[in-house]
Amino acid sequence: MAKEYNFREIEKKWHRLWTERQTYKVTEDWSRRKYYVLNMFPYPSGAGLHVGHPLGYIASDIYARYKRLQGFNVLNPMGYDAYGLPAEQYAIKTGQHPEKTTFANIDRYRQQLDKIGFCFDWDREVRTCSPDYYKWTQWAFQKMFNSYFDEELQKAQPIEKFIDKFKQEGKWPDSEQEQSDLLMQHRLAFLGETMVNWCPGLGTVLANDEVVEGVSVRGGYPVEQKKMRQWCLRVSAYSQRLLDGLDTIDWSESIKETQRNWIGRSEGTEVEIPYTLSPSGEPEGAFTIFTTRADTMFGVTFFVLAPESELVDKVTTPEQRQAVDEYIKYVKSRTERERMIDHTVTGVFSGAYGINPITGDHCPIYIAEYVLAGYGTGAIMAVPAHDSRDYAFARHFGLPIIPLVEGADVSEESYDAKEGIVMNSPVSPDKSVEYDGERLCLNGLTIKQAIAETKRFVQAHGLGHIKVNYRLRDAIFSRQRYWGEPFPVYYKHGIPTMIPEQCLPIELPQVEKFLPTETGEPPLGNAKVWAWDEQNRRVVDCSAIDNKTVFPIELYTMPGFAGSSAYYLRYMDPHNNEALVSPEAAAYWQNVDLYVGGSEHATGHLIYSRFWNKFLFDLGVSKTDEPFKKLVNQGMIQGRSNFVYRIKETNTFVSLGLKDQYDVTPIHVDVNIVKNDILDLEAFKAWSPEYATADFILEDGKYVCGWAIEKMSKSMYNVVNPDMIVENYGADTLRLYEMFLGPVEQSKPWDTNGIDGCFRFLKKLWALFWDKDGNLAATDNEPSPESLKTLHKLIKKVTADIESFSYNTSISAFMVAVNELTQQKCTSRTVLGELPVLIAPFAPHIAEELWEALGNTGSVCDAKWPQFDEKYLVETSIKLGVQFNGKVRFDMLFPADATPEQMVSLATSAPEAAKYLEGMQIVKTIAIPGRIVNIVVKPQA
RNA sequence: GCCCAGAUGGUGGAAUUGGUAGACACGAGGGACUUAAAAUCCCUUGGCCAGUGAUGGCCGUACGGGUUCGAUUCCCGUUCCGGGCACCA
Repeated sequence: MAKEYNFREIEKKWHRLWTERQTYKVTEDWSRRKYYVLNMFPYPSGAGLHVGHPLGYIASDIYARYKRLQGFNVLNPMGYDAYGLPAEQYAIKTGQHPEKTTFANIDRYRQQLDKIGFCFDWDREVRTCSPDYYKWTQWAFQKMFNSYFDEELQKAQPIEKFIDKFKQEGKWPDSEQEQSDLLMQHRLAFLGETMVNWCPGLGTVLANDEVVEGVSVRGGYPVEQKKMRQWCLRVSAYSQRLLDGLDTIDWSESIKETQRNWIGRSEGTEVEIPYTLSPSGEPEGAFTIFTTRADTMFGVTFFVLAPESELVDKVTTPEQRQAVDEYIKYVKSRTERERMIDHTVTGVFSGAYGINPITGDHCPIYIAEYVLAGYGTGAIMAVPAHDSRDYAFARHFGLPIIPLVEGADVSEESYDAKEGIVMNSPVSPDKSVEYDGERLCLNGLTIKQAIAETKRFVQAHGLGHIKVNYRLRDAIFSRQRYWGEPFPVYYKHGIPTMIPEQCLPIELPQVEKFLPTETGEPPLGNAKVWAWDEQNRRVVDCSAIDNKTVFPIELYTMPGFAGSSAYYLRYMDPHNNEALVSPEAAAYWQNVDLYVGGSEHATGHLIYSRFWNKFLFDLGVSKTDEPFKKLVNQGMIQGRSNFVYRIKETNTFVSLGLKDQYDVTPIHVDVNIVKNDILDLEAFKAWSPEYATADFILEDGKYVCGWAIEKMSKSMYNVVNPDMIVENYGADTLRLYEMFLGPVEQSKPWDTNGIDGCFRFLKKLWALFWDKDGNLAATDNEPSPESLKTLHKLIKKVTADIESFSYNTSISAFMVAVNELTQQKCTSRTVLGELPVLIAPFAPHIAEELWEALGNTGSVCDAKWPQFDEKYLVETSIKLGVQFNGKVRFDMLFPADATPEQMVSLATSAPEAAKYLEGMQIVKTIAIPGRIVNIVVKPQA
């Protein structure tokens, strides 16, 4: 009897041995080079894992195992992003403490993950909700509070340095309140009165990346703008560094582009515009506009202020007061969402006029909602001829339009392109105001030249200056929730004060209800023990608050991205109670070499994390400026749904091929009772009582289901649980198949149908090692040249493919190699002995078993990755092509060391070639080394 | 509107980056073994045409052009799908 591939026993055995032997435990070892592989840690949801979740983990596990076989000391940790909204909402509904459900979910995740055979070092597990962990989240927050961003050094500095500077300049205020207010404007973590995304449905504020098209990403509740006092992180200070850093890291172009868009750098010019309250009066003040099209200053026909701008009040004349007030009222009545969707032109004349410093013209100042208060200066110069928004506005209000580009037709629409030759700038020499004997003239220049020239002119004559704007906003860092990190902050007479560093962590207090209080305070308002005793340095009961030595503690908690921003540093040294990470561990592990996760975090976690790391880098805690050297975004695994077709108003189901003959309703059917699109009729009847008495119209005795690619979700009945695959095929087959499905970075549908191919492959690989009696087949025989060639071809291909994350093609190469070796009846230990090592990254369990069967001790993980030898790979058969009126091709042999020139000469003198070349003139010969010789001929004249 | 990435058999996907398109796998069809099923093994499988046959010819990588001896690959234009940004001046 041949030996059976008993994956269940093998996998159970090696899971036990890995744990016993601590195979995956990692320590800092300066004698070996490090490699840090990281997955974006999961939020442990109640639904457990589906086959899409482990995709990235498998991809990174393969790479981690490969790097280890190459001799690297590999860190590959795993943990949980444990704070989150679902657990809290479940708590509100059931009264169950979120910690309880979170821990239960974590246990379930762990069980599922363990089945797949990852090489995680679980001793380094972190959970963001654990006090040992969030101590350092709180610590980093306090460090940000005590830092400011030095524009000249372009890095964070201690806030004391800022205070000293102010004291030296004699500007340091006396009152504590004033000092606090001044510093707040510069701290990297600060309390700010800002417009926030308030989500009444969730009862909390949200960050910009948590809001899409005016509704919350989680739950889809409407979001409105509201002014609130919130903790913020001054992410915007790092805009330029965040942008520059992108050029130094190995991320996909698309995700870098997404971040560039999000940072939104735009270089422009700020220009001072004096204004008057009458059409021709003397200046009464000035405001500043921002433009990226300084070249269009001769085409300005009006100015526009954002309705929220503080200038609105100053420029409104008594005659226009009522109209302006009504307009402001109207704008306030509109939600952010309405403003985003509805772009109808609205606005009102303020009564005032701005004076264009270049032309001297008086142009009316309007107030309109299409100008945003939060960007630039909240004021613009309008050039209707060359900006589509200004154009729409000018048309609506009957304002003049002056074209400035030769050949541009602005009778129907504006000409926005930055290409062309400038004209009408000025229309006549006297329309350009003279400064220090110089008048600006742009006529005849290209637009790009004109922009540069105007910038120069404006700066030279003090009319304005060059200014870089970023769209990146400061991150709002507080949430009105329970299940998050508490702020280590108390309020001393209204002034936010940090709890001493030595007292951290401040642990999340117990509450009876997880909802906001009746007075509208956040859930932490329900906590009884939530006051800070300054003298005894501890958290005490709220009843002790006397505002002398006992003060109230902050009721907000931190947002989801707080805990996930520096977790990669904590994995380096997870049990250290003295520091986030010891300098030694940080120096050894540096940063993440390979980071694997979804691209949906492009404008959230991946920005915050880079910001957080840059801050810690400035502090000297992190050793590198960028946290993640290489980023791989695994694609989404979509579901493949199956359908049955019920004839309307009956309980009869008709097979796919016949459904067009009836009036049918497609119904989702559980993919787990369908195989190769054939429905298991009995399982279908048992699936739901409704179908117990169903009738079927079959094709060839089978019920064929329809299918469609949709999101993998419960409601589509297309969720495939990895546990089931492991049970039926084993973890190695699951791992192989997930990778065989297609490139890691690509989204692709899960289709269990194909899995048999991978299962068969493992069975064939297994069969290579055993004779018909079940004994080890490997012998000490000399390997045949063919088997050596097969082996070395495989080593070369697999090595190159793993390096480039082309796991699907390396598995294909394996399939070919195993088929070849089977045909060659290869039993040589020299060849077979390398196979377990080569397959180990992909299918570690079978690899260990075979490795052991060959008489090796220890783990295959500590084996050495085989090197290929080019001498076994030399191609001797090279194709010759002769071209004449179409293609004639045939194979011919060349010596292995032939140069291209020799190949050409040999080819043209070969007897096979001679018959094609007879009567022909050789026009051209092309030789590609190791490939092909192409001879182009034409008939001799 | 702007930016990025794509489009290859019935299906998932290969193609050493300019060198025999469709590797590998699934599915399908045919066959062997078997009382039968499962498992396993062998053959065929992009389309069209010719031939009893070995085989040969033509067409084919979204569409239309171009460069080249040679294009899935490079360039220009078009269509479609996906992703990001979006009254950002």
